[in-house]
Amino acid sequence: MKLLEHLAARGLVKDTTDRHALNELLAGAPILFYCGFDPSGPSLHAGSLVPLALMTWLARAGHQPLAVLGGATGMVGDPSGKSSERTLLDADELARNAAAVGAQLARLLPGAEVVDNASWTQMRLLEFLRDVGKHVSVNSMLAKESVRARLEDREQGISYTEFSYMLLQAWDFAHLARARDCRLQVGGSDQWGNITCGIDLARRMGTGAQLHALVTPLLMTASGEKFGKSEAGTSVWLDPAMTSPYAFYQYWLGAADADVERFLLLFTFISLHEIAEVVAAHDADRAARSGQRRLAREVTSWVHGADAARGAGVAAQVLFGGSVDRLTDADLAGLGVPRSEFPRAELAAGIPILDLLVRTGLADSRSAARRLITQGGAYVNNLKVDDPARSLGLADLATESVLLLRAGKKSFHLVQVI
RNA sequence: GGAGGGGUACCCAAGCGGCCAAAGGGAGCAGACUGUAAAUCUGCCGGUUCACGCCUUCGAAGGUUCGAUUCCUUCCCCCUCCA
Repeated sequence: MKLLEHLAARGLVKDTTDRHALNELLAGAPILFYCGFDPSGPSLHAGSLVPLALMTWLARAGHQPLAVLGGATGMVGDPSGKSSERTLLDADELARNAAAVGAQLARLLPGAEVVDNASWTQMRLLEFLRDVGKHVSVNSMLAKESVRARLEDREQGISYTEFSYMLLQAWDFAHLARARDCRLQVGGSDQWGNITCGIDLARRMGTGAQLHALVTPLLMTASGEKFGKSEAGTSVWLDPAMTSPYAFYQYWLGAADADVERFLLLFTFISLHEIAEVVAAHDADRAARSGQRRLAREVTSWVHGADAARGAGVAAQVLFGGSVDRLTDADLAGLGVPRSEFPRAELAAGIPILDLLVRTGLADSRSAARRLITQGGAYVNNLKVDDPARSLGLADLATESVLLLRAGKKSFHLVQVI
């Protein structure tokens, strides 16, 4: 099976430029290919795993991955897929984000080179207008979906700044093609216009070799919700400090049956053959959710390591097991569940449960904590708490030094006494 | 520069002198059901308080009034049309 066919079979290919030519390119000598990553947030999120998986497959086939951090383009903001003008981030925040995201990329893409496009985008305005702008017609820019959508939306409009974004990314590709002989850019399908703009620019600038685009589908869950995006709802981050490995594992474990096969194909590196088996087993007994379990284990292992995946899997058993009577500290170690430390003396003196819920982040305010208890959603060591005035003390420890706090069905927090 | 429309809680969107912490919808949270699913149903959904209440909030700052999200002034921002 050709590489491109395999990727398509896994659902990673939404569209490409000339497929025959790209097939030949990928079948030949190793090439350098790149994907841009937006440092608009402090961490990559679950959705970022799609291009990361794609890059990993290409790298396994011998090609050299290049991850480009948008330190420069992030200053401007990509209008693609955005319905409204974005708030500009200040340079400091951008630099912090870029550093954090860069570290994640280096870890998730072993062997990949990570660069920041700020390193080559310090052009002078006049040069930019002459050397880049001259080659791009506004007519073609206006025709791009990302721009057209904003022009048609009378409520929003688009600023000149965001309108210019496309040129910056196009310049990235053209620059990398010329300086590094980079031949392929991959990304989400919302990047199609930006990528093809880069291909056109490179050709007009006389870069030589034909460049290619390969974009992945925009991911939705079976219920039609956005996947892992930060626009609405909670995001699933790859940074363990932002989304605990346990919560990450739980996210995948909660996948809808209808999404299991698709997610296994997209987010794991299990062979097509084996996935078919896993899915067949899953369909035979959906209530067992063996498919989700495998999915959660594989993806958590990829992102947070095998140990964290194992811990999260154990956590699911331990925490949902009901009674915590016979647990020990050792059982609760390494589960990837959020944990806070409190001095032993403080717990000995008694901590009101309302305060504890707030301080562990399980509730946003004392009012919210009170509501949680009133509605019957608060648990200490898996036993329901019904008195908002209750204080917790050393007697409430479930193990030698840990107390298990829970909000709702699946938000756990370990209170560790030190 | 001119004319008109608009800025309300996480988002959309009512309200247009007191009954407004602010209708409705979405999102979110909790509960029931269940497979830690989907769909559905119920409750909650600024802070603080056991509660009465009190505090902060309707673009910003002033003002009128016993009392303003609602009226007036100035300012900032967004959209449309004209030049």
